[in-house]
Amino acid sequence: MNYWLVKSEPIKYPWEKLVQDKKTVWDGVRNYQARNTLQAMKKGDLVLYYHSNEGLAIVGIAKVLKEQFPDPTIDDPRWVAVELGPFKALKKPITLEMCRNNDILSSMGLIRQGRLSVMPVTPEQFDKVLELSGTK
DNA sequence: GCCAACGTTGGC
DNA sequence: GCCAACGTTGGC
Repeated sequence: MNYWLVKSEPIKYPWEKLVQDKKTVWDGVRNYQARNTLQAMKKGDLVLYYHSNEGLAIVGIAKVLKEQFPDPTIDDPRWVAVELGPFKALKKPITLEMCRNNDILSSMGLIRQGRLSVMPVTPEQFDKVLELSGTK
């Protein structure tokens, strides 16, 4: 099992909407690094769900429902999408600031590469997020 | 709303 | 293949 993190602006698609919808197509990614990460996602992998711009916190855990397929929003085979569903909400959000101040979490792409919207997370980092949020 | 970071584009 | 210009993202 692998772990990942995706960013979403709450104005566009908040965690609560994912919970309501039960599933969503994660499309529109137009960055090769993020695309490569999408392609590596396997069904059943868990994905930390981060709210950017507003909230600035990891608020939930999503699950990969469907592995990569061509992005339906563009007629270009270079870009792919996956399907995500809600897995579990965090009891307490883990803010960007908490990540920055934590030895294990500060090495995440979230901190080091601010503009990346899809990135891998190590099992250690994933565990730490659950532990700090009281979700474990 | 500003600005830093950084990826992409296009001229040479 | 380099690099300047430009666009986008996202924190503040």
